[in-house]
Amino acid sequence: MDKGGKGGLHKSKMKSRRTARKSRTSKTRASLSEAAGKTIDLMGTTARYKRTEKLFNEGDKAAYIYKVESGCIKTYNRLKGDRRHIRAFHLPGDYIGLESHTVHDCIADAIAPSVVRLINKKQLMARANSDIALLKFILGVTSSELMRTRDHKALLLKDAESRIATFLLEIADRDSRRGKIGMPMVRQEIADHLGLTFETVSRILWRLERSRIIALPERHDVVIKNATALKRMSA
Amino acid sequence: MDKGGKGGLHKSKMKSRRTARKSRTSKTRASLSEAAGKTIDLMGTTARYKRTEKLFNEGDKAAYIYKVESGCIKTYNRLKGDRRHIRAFHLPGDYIGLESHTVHDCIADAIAPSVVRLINKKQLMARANSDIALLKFILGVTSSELMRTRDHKALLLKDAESRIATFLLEIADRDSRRGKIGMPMVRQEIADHLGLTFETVSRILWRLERSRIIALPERHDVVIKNATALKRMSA
DNA sequence: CGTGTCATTGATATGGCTCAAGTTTTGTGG
DNA sequence: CCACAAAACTTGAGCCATATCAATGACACG
Repeated sequence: MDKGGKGGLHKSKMKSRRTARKSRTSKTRASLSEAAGKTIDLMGTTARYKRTEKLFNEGDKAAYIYKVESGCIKTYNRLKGDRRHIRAFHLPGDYIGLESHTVHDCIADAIAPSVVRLINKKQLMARANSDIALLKFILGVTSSELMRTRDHKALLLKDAESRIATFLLEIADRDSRRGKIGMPMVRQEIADHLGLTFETVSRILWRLERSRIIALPERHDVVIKNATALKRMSA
Repeated sequence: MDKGGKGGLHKSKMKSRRTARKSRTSKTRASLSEAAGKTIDLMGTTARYKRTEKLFNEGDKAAYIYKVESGCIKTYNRLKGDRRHIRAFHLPGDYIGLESHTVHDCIADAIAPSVVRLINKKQLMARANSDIALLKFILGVTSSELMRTRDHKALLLKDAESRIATFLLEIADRDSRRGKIGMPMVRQEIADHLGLTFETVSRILWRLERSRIIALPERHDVVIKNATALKRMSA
């Protein structure tokens, strides 16, 4: 796993090219101040990351906050025995590292080719010191993140089937496309996110497919054929 | 379980008596703006709650934020099959409900006789609209809460022994008393907090006692006799 | 001093993990 | 574009940690 990206912190990979067109604001974010969001968007520069490339490592000084513009980023921690805990898969519109720390407390890798906006944290926080709207925006994002984390914690108390049903409904909800749902992460990553093994993930996905609740036309695509059943299982 | 407190929302139990003397500021909170904290403390009124009494129910309009001044409050959700998930045990100095919701997304009960400060949320938020220091304080508390929630999520990926070791170290860290650590919650509540059954909690506590790592002189007191061993197990 | 709650302890069941092949897909260099 | 290696995935069998079921013991309180 993780071949290549040894300790390679971002070199001089900044480009000022404006690549904001694909930015999709999620439902949760939509309720937050749009103006303050724009303030943030205008501040940074964008960078491209290849699959498996690191945005930052655990312990790195947290100099930037990151906004995903396209692709998918995972944030995770290493655990005992080459196990990992994936906190979240970040899709376009998501912010990473907005909660105040001086040092990153997790690792962030691109799991698909991604464009990310980097905003200087010191600069942003200085601005927030006199910009109430911006500060409220940051509070809003942090608050949403707290809720998401609570939901994910609750998920870890359910059985394997419920976890996967919940996960599928969540990615379906976040993916704009109708019909096929993009699932850019591999089985091992789903497992690390849900606190399961990849064998269990594989077995349960197969079980769901056999019972016609989902279809798996491609490794990275799911079709939800019976959302009602999935919702029932996820409870 | 939960005999008595049917749906009894707080009646007219406000008293303006100042009961702040026992308030203890935890380490995490200490780094946050003291002035803004005082602003909050001056705003509310205090109320007393008996053991098992409800502060609020899931679905209640979130009219107040709560600051624990003495005692211990649990916040939790009901799950399928009369199971519950206890989010946190709140000790003196902790804030409850500061993250913005219009409706409470959990239940809060006193697990020991407690004094709690109630601050009108609308009033507080109105004030925060023009008080940057207060807003930053709220962001700080929310941010700490996010970190705590992340830590607790990570805990749920460990095995039963690690969870209990981590839990014991955490309550030891939060309890000021030297030696004996107060553990006001019953076994079932520890289990509901750690995602275990009370039988497993009981068995593991006994195992730790047998191996001289802890002592359990009373049902609600623990003595940590070998913190090093506990720390090793908690990893 | 009896009744209910909480805790301890034992016996058994089981969901998901581990280990082990074998298969399919993806990526890479020629 | 093909061949080959590596990575990802599927499937099976057995096992283990923790849940579940069950019985008993110890307080605490009216």
